[in-house]
Amino acid sequence: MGRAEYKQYDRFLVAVDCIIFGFDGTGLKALLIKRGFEPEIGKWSLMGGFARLEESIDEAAQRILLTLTGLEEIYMEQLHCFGEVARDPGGQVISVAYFALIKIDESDKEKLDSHQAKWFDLKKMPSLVFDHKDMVRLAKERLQQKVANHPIGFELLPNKFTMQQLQALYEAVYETSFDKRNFTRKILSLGVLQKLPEKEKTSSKKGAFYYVFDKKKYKKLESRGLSFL
Amino acid sequence: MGRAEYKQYDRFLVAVDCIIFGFDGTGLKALLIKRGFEPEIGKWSLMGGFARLEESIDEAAQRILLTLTGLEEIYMEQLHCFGEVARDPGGQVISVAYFALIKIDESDKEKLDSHQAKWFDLKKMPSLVFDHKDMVRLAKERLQQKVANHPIGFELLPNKFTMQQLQALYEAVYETSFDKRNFTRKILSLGVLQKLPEKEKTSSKKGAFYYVFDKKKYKKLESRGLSFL
DNA sequence: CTTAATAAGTGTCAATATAACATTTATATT
DNA sequence: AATATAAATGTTATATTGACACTTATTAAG
Repeated sequence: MGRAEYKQYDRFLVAVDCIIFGFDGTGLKALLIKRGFEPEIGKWSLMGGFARLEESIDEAAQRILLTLTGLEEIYMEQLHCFGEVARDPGGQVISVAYFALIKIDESDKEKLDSHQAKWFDLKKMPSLVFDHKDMVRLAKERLQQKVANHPIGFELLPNKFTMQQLQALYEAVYETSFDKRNFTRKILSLGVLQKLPEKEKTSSKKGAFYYVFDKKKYKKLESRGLSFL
Repeated sequence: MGRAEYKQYDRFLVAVDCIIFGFDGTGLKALLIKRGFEPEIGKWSLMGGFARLEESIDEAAQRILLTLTGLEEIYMEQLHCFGEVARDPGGQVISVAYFALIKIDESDKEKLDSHQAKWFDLKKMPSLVFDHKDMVRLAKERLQQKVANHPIGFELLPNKFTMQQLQALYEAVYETSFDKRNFTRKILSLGVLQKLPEKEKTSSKKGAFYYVFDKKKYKKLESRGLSFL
């Protein structure tokens, strides 16, 4: 069969929805918008949009993230394709969900405002349209799995961060607490952090040393498979 | 916007492709078919088909697996949505890939024949249509990740299996070899296998005890998170 | 300048998990 | 009775994990 033969098959609208994670120092956050059109106008929703024939689905996801946040070259990963029949009452729509990790203060405030976007703590999420709650739950699980073996937590932190910020992030992701000494030992033993001579002085009198993630060192060790927990 | 508003957006053909894994005692295998229609007719391909508006994508995947193998209630998991623009020269088609684990001898031989289906060792795969090679590669990676923490390897073995069969399976999945004593100790320590009084006698004079996977025991321990490696 | 307050930084020990390694056992065949 | 075959099993050294508390650097207050 050629192009002609495919004509007989059904065609779907393909939406892309983005679970955008951020970290504010205390809790893991997701960026939600107030849905601006029917159905379910006015309810909280993930940022999404429809894919276009002339772009790949990955490109659609990037476009949608850019539209909301003004950000490009962001860590983003496909999560899952949601394809229940009546998941969107507005039409026969399948949705490919992506999750992104951004630094919360780097997004474009005006763009966020124009979409009535707001950060919500994952533990205090409002009710969401359609199956977006399932998407967020799955994204959180995937994030937990991924963070355990890949150095993506750093995407949520400033380039320079203290050991306590890093620990707070991991504690937020796993909703648990770690022993400070064991955590520091474990993370430093991986050999992918570089300690800066500089200190963060606002949160204590003594000051805490900054660290940066060293991508080159990581690339060398990556094949051996590091465990970040 | 209501149903009318969605009209303005592009619609896609949605294919579903299945990476069907099997294990024959030595190597990890994938089930391929000879593609029976254009484009790329006559080339090796994953089993696939187009999703229909009246079914979910998961249901489409099950339907396609059933069509080829005659099997239902099979372990199957969504892998990834492949959405490059020109991935299928026959039309604008996105594909949602699934991977399934089946017992190689339980599939319907006639159905397999009617699709000119054949099992290929993952290490000796022929060239495949479109992006199916990427799909297989990703499926293999996902299988490796998944098998490490979930008891899905048993889906590829007979209900009763010997410790050596199980070890051979893990060795095939990870393309490595394990020490027999350490492997046995590790697996048994999980406490999810039940040893039968019965022995498999064809491959040795002494005979090897059969084991079965005990789903009930696993369910009790699942929340603690078992490591199968 | 001394003291107090605050968060940062650090080490040990016990328990557990892993990795490396060879011999004995059960059975069928000759 | 001897032999051949694959199955079954245990020990030790090393590495990793988890539990646990005191010292240090600095600023602010008196």
